[in-house]
Amino acid sequence: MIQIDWQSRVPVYEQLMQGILRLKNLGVLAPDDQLPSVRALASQTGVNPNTVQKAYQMLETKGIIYSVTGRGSFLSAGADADETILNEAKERLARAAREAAQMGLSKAAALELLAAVYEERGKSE
Amino acid sequence: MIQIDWQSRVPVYEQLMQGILRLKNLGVLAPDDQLPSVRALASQTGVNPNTVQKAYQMLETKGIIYSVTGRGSFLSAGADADETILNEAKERLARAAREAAQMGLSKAAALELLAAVYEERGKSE
Amino acid sequence: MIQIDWQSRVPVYEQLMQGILRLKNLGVLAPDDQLPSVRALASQTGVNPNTVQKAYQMLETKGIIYSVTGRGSFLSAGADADETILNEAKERLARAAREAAQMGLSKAAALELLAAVYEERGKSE
Amino acid sequence: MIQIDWQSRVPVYEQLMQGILRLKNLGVLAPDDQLPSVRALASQTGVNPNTVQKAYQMLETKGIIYSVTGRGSFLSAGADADETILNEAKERLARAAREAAQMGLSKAAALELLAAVYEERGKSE
DNA sequence: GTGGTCTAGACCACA
DNA sequence: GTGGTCTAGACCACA
Repeated sequence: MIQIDWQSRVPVYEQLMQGILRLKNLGVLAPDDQLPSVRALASQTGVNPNTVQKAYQMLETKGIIYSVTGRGSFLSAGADADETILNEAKERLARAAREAAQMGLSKAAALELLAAVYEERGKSE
Repeated sequence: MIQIDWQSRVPVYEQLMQGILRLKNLGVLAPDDQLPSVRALASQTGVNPNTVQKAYQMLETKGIIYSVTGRGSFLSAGADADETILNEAKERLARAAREAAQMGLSKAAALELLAAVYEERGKSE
Repeated sequence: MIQIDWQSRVPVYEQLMQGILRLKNLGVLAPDDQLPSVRALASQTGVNPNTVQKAYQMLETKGIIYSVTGRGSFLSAGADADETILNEAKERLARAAREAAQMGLSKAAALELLAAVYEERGKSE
Repeated sequence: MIQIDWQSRVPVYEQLMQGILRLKNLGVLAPDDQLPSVRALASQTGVNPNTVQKAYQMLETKGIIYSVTGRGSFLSAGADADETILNEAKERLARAAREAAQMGLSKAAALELLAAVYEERGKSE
């Protein structure tokens, strides 16, 4: 189930993309599994169909899913896409770490914060 | 010297704020030191004066700098003045870590990446 | 055997049409030979019967096949029946060439690429 | 100047993308040159701003341009992007050639068609 | 002014 | 029903 946080600064279409990626990483969605249709996910989440469409299309550009007109959208098989995504996530993490360090965050504090994030994950899933 | 990355998604005014905080953390700027004038910093960085003005105003709101009419802007003394900024940086780091974890980054890999970031800092500055 | 590429942007009904024309051009299907029934071809390829029906109807409109009620569909005799199809293919090829040229593909490189395509065909069939 | 062919089956946003790429390849647009604003290009071509936005965003995804909120959109410097685009164009050309060959287009006819395309280009530009 | 996001709603090809 | 394109129009952050 994909939850939209309407208060978040993160664009809705990005939340949708992350939601799909999460379901993939959790194994809920397997390669070649069909995704909910654009309209179905839209009404399910309360998001406008155009916004869901945008999310799906960006996922397709990234090679995470593929869409066939008249048939639906499906999860791609390729592991390549995953690696690209992971690398992007690592890049963003490194950049955030560099900025935080520049703002005066000590190494110890940074490591502690990271540990806390993984701790909270362990509990929720 | 403050460098603006024009291709970055980080707003220019935020880059300016971070730049000044960096100079502070590096000790280049000491409490009560005078900052460059809005115009000077603008022409130096190629940024629109309005944008520099906005950065200075936000720094002042946060208590990191203070301005004296007719004289200019100066660095505040308070050591904990930039707490909000630090908190924002931590927030961003935590979010990036959560996303990376969701994309499959292991805790060990995350810690290693963080260590590498601090390592590289130690060398360059 | 007709293969459907489900990931292709080319509509399934068009792939079916091309597949039948290919069998004709290869001599696998001779004039007045009977084509597989809509149902047979559908289950064989995994395509929806409606879609096979559409392909057969368009082939009939173009005079490439003819159907006899109660008996089935047969390949037409006319050698130039598929002229429209050929023209469409030429049109697509010309458009692709124009676009490639615009993206900087030299004439020599284009001719070489074309030669390579025909070369590879000579070997495989 | 970018012309939209409203009769064409090619989506408007793709025509816009091709138009920008053409201007780049012709040297009309140089690296770091500013593109017309979304709204300007929209009113100039009679296209809806959203559609122009879509074209710009896809060009940014492909690394052809970069956009900075509040400042505008600019042509990227990288030659990498060009190569990717060229390769895609070559792929499409090869696929079109294969299909045409399968439809019975002789090698001689294909080469002639290609020559004609380059001939017509020589005249118009 | 400049790009970016989102909704509402229409229309099309395809299955 | 399913994805894809497009218009119209609103609203936001940023420069």
